[in-house]
Amino acid sequence: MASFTLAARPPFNFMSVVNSHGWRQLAPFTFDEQTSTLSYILRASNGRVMQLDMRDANTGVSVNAKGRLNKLESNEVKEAVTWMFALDADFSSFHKAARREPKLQKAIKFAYGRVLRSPTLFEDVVKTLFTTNTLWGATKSMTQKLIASFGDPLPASLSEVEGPIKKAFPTADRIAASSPEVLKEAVRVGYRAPALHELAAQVASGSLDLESLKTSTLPTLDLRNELMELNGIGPYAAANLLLILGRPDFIPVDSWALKLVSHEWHKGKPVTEKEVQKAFEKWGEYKGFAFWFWDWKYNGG
DNA sequence: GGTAGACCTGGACGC
DNA sequence: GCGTCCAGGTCTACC
Repeated sequence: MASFTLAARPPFNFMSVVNSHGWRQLAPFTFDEQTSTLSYILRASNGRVMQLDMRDANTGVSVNAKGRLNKLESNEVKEAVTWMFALDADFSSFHKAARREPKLQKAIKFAYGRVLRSPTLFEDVVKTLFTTNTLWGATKSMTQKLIASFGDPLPASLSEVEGPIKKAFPTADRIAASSPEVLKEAVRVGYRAPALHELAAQVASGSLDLESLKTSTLPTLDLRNELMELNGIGPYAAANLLLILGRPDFIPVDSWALKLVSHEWHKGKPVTEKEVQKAFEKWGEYKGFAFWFWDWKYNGG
């Protein structure tokens, strides 16, 4: 059993990251409520598939992986967990800006700012594509089917005896080697199939280096334009990905956002995207965070 | 710059 | 069990 703890830049709250959005419900993530353990099936660059069990270590994240890890694997696991939990990130300027806003006091109290990420931006772009123009249940289903169809399995000796076969998120190569027709039929991604296949093919061929965007120094507007160059990625999806990348300048306005703003300031009357933008205009470069971590009145009831 | 309509799936609903 | 309707962002064509 490989086991280690990774320290986070304070302030840090493990559960705030786990609950930052719905990603913990999407395979190959799972979350065990009883033990507050976030698990992820990781495929290392050498092809080895392993399960990472991540728990709160108070000032960071404790990580357990069954079996011995060589140096390369160990480094990749540390790099992946550091990225997934944004352990190095600094949100002090957002917390400072939020100090005088009653609706953002929880953001300070619970150290909001970190948004749970997948190890690769490729995986997060695919998952974000699966959130567009559909219901959450279908997003989960598309992700699960993609993994079941193309993911590498966790070795049986490392998996639970009774449980279903656990698999890692597929590589771009595996998806690219398929076809839009198969993706549509087997993964049930519908009209998104050509966009998904094109994305995977570009990443697999090296013509698109999505991972470099993780550390890009491009201005956020340029980064947004790059993301929106991708087929199927529009204003909502780009804003969602920018939040994941720690660039909170834009608000991911979907139908839920319209409901939240409608009930917060317009007595439930329908609002437009412009009104959502206007409501958070004063938050400038923190618009996305102010929106995402706002203490909303409306909870869907 | 704004708007209408098509894209596709799965769930809810009525019969 | 079957058919119909609806929710959900992006893209394109059109004004």
